Amino acid sequence: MRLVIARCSVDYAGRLSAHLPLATRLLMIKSDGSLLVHSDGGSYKPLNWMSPPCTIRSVEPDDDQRAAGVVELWKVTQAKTADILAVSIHEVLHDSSHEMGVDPGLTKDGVEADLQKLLAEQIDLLGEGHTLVRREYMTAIGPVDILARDAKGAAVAVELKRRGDIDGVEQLTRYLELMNRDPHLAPVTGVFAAQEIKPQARTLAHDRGIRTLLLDYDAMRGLDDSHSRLF
Amino acid sequence: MRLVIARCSVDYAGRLSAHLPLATRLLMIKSDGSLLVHSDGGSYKPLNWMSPPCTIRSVEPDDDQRAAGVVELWKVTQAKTADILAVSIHEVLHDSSHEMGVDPGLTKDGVEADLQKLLAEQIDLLGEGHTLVRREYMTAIGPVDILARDAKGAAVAVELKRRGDIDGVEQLTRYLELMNRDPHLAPVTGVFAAQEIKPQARTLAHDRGIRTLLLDYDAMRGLDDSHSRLF
DNA sequence: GACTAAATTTCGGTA
DNA sequence: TACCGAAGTTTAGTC
Repeated sequence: MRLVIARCSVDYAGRLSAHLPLATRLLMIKSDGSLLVHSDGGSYKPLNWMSPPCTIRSVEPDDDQRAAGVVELWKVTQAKTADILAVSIHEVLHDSSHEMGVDPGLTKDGVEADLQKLLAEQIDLLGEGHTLVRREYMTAIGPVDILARDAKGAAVAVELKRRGDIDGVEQLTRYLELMNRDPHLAPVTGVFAAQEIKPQARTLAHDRGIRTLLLDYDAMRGLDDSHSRLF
Repeated sequence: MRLVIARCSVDYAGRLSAHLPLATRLLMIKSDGSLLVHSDGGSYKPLNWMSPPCTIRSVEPDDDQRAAGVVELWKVTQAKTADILAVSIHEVLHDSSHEMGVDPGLTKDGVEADLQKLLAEQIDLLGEGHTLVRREYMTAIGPVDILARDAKGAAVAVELKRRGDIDGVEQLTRYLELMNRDPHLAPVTGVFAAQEIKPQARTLAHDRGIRTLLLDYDAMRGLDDSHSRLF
């Protein structure tokens, strides 16, 4: 990885056009040739970038550019999409390279899969007397997160989201339409379960006769001991 | 901005839990206190990060951690969400700080708004004799991108996307349902227009009687002269 | 490989 | 300020 701090301006042409006026920024060149332009603020997203696979060429600035103060000109191209990024460097304040090797990568947990596992184990949260049929119940248009039966034995399809918005309700609606055509299952009712449900999604769900269920992840997980002394 | 290259491991606890095993990485500390952990590959997204506003504290590693090779321990906390990130540093390979000032920011064009403007100007692309009623036609559930009338005067609702997938068809379907209940508008037909339309989205649209229209941005924009000699 | 759904999404606009 | 939709989204998983 090569790190360059430089006063530069940046132009991008590809899926859109974008321009960055002259300022001091960090140019990060990864070993796969990709380039990231970061400012000293904002979020994790670079101001501009070029995704791999791409190639960086350093070309000679022409006389006009030199007169404008450009000492170095980088052209970054992406063969596949024909995108191009041009970095006009006016002054290099820092330049260093570092060997870093391949990263072993991130491991994570606590995402939708865990929520699904917890709800399957605590199926009573759907209402008293509910029983689990199975997780990831396959249908022709994809898997329903959880299929259960209520106290009377009627089928209940559950769509799980971390954040519940309209798309999730649409998804569940498609499943319900299909499943209600299956005489072995019908009538199937729907439950839209999420840690957070947007008002519009709640309204749409109720309009369609779908129940909503707000999930408390911490409570479902119980008082967890996994937080080591690192925190 | 402070740049540190270090052999480190990283633990995150917040909306999820995540762990990065020991490896050499770039730690970027921005002046707003935010921290980015980058590897020497992958895309523009960091392996892990903490968004501002947050605070970084350097704490003394305890005896166990010291025995495990930790020479420095950073704890990054976010007051608002109670997220916490812990960086266990085993070896510092580089450490430098740089003054960069505030960035003037990015200017861009060529996004969906431009596409909408172009289609409104070239409304004939919907079919001969079509006329524009208005862009961003408001309904109770949100604005329809473009409302037009066909040669016979019937209303046509257009949903515009850069990449057309199922969600966009669902969105248009909701608008059409609503608008067709309005006696002043009904009957309203739908057009799903995008630079790229996924097969499943196309199928779903046609099943629902919605026309699809593939847009050629370059052709709509005309042969543009904006590509300067930088590229 | 194509497609779908999730994301610690982030970002910008508007009510 | 909250909510909603777009993004040069990226990423992960499934078919």
